[in-house]
Amino acid sequence: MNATGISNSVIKRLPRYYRFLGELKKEGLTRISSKELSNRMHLTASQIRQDLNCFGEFGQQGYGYNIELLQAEIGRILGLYRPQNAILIGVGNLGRAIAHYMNFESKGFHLIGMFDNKESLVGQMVRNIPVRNINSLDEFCRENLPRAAILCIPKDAAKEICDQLIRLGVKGFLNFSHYDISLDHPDVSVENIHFGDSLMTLSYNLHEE
Amino acid sequence: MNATGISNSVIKRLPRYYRFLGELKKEGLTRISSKELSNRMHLTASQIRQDLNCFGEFGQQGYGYNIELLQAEIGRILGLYRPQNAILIGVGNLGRAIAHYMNFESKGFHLIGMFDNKESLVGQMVRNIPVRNINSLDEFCRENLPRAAILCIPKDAAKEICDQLIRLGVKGFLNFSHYDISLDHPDVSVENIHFGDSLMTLSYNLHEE
DNA sequence: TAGTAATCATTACTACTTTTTACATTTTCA
DNA sequence: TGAAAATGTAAAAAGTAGTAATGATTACTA
Repeated sequence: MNATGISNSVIKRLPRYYRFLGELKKEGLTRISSKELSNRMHLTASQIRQDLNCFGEFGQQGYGYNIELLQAEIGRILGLYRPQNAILIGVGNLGRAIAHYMNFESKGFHLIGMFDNKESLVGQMVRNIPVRNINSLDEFCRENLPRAAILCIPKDAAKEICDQLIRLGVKGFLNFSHYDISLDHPDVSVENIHFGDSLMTLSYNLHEE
Repeated sequence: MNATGISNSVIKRLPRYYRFLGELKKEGLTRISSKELSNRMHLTASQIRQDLNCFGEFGQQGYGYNIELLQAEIGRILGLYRPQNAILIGVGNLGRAIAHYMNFESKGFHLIGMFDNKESLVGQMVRNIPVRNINSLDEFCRENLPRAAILCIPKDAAKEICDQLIRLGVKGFLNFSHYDISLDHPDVSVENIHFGDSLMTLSYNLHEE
């Protein structure tokens, strides 16, 4: 359960609903029932109805859901139509890949700055955004007030940068480092992505004993 | 709960234990109590004891746990010391970054091949591994029997490749695509990593209403 | 060497979360 | 107009996870 009173498992399913509805739209469909959607998504129909019902009544008895409208509603719930400024810290292999690969705009964010401490990277352009020296982070944040940060830096660097960013008003992190963010900052949201841990978990599930 | 009868939440915590113990070792410590570890990891002591107890008796009353031994045990449980062959499919921005960035060896895997369908990439060397044409996937797999695959390809390509790999005996996937793998292959393990979904979830938690 | 403190292993319990079931109600459509 | 289809929602059921408590063992110290 989180601040909004809606359980996290529901929230985590929303992006998937959003994606599926996008595909249905592409297929040219205009309406769908919870039952039909449940078949496609491998969920139960009642779970879908209950999930959606957390946010309002988007369907119509006897008819089902209007795909376009429902997708728009979910997009709105997720906050995708009010993009928030984000910065990316650490333009190494991973950071650069994320910057190139990720479509921030369609996911509720607007990438406005990138930072690194490596002189050879500073000044390079990635997606028309210059890489700035990490020294200028304070100044940049005070001027541009980014609300989220994507951390692609090693654990040791993360602690300091993190505290700094929180002081500067950053409220959300997409965290690729292994540093545990915000344990005493209840108003800060974090999404952790730890490849390494996922690989180890896969190893566990895979190795025979 | 999974095949081994141990709940997934426990398994998911193991890599973190493993990391923390590695750091304690670096600090030169040799032993630690569940209480002390619980402080550092922000868990309860009793949860730590219970987690470890799923796999055996690694501690000693009045003493605590031997850090080196415990880490080795967890490494063994995770299967890190019997690396399994893995291949990477899709050498775009993300795939290349993963290949460069990830230390497979320390996480239970051995990267033996990379594949793409883009002619301009084929033949390039990444970490001393040549990028192969996706056409040669069948042949390569029959010869080298990879056990895991890292999928860094778009959803549309994923379905076909996935079926092919499962036919060829691949049992584990680290899946960055949005394709739902293995819904009817109970012996296949999947770890999904969906940046996009994580970003949207972050957007939800961040945007004010 | 004996007593106290520390600490683990394990059981039992409590609380929570998630999912499913069921059904009344509404709408569609032939 | 009436049967079929579909939703919204409350209540029940199932499942899961985390915490506390206790007994046994070991370490440490005077």
